[in-house]
Amino acid sequence: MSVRVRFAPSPTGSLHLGSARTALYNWLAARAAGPEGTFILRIEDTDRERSTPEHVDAALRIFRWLGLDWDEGPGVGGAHGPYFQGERASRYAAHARELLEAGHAYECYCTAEELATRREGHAASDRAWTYDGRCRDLSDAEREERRAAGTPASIRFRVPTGRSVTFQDLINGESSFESDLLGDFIIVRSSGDAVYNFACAVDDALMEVTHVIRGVDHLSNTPRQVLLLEAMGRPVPTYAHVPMILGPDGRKLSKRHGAASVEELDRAGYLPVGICNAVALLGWNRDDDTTVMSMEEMVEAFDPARVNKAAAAIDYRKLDWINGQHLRALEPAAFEAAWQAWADRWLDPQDPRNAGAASVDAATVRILVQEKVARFGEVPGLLAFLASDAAIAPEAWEKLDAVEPLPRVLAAASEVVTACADQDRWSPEAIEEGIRALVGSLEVKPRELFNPIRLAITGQRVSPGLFESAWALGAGTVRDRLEHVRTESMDRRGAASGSTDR
RNA sequence: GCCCCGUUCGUCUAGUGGUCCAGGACACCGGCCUUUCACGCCGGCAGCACGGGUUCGAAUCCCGUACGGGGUACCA
Repeated sequence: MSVRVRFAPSPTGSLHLGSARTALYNWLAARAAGPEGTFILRIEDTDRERSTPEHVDAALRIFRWLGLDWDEGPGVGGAHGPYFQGERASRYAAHARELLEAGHAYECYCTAEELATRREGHAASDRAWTYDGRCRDLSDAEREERRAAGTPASIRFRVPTGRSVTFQDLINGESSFESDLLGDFIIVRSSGDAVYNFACAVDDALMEVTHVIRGVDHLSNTPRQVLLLEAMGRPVPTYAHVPMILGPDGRKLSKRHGAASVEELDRAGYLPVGICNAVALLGWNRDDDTTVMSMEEMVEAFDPARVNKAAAAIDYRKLDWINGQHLRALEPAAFEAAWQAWADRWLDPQDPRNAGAASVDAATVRILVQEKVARFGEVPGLLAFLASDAAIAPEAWEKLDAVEPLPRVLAAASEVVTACADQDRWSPEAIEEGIRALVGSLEVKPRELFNPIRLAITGQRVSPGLFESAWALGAGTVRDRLEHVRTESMDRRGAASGSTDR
């Protein structure tokens, strides 16, 4: 079955997580239909202020980055273009004219001010205010008179009275609304611009959209659009109104909650597939025990009819976990490429906090952190010790001071390092072999050996594995740090015992 | 106000009248592994919003209440 879906963002510069999920669901629905599926990207750039070319570019870039490629739309064209609403004005005008001629719409001469006054005068008691129909049944002579007076007219849709408008919604089931509650609504402003509901109906009709997957905030627009489609003699698509995404506190998701947009998650170092996976699970699941899925697996399993009705609160900790799973599953080359791409965009090498991470290549980063982090944003902190001027953290000193055999452990480690380097065996494995042998020869407990060495060379309470860290640092630096801590610790011990004498 | 929608562990969810004294995942707690952290493994805590029905039987069906949300524009 042919599936034509569309996502219609207004390019405001950032993609909200809720929108990202809606876009993803559309994309999944299209891809699930195989060659019969078409994902259309339509840009709602009617807001001249915000719809700058830069914002449009940014929007397209974020879709590409997420992996949501489109079959029709900006840059790829298609048989139903143009795909910018700003370029479709003539189509809206033509359809408005047809509706006017067929009697499905009429000119309205009420001004915005008049309408506001009448609305205020309406008793707020029972029914919601709807257009009072003042211009609905004007005679030709009366219309002529108004026109002569020069009042710019808007165009209203003549909503049929006394019927219920019913449509199919995959998520909410069959939905229906009373047409009498709608009121004749405006489809073309007195300025001549099409109003959203009308533009949307025309576009969906002309683009032959079969399934409209969008946020629930559009649910109450649907009866209007259905009525318009019917009046235009066009088929009514199947709808799927997806629920909202809430912040961790259960309130509407906003910047206040941290990352509310895809850009922010990118900056924080999440993978596209991690974001898609996590966001897809907010309201949908494959079965009762699948959490981590690739894009392909999601395509295979996605079913809009299985999307929940209830809004879901995002849990960033679960996002972290899911992303970590994807990160760990990456092949070496893929991990390195993803890291490099992220670092190129977000890692400012001038920032001293990034000095460690910026000093090594992608392969080294991979060896050091792939098993440890949930997202790339954690890497600079974890690799800070690689900076040439990295210092020992106070907490690290506290632990070092507590290690009784510290001097001989460090001295022995230093010898191992020298030996490895001299024999041209500078690898994590060789270092590990040499250090482990010390447990026996020094007759110390493993934790009395490994931990102090790790603390001495990284200076961090939390760090990558000891052997990999040493390897990445290089023999010279490791020896220097070992020696530095050894002498320093003796001074500290001397000072400490001196003070107890007093 | 009016229209519409929602409500299962802290969070995401499975569940469509008996197989549910409600299953999984994240988080949390405990243990194991262990060079820190993380990973991994094992175990634990914790939930059907409330009140009425219907039924031999209800998380599942109906009604109501509470709470939350969306809409109610010459916004999108």
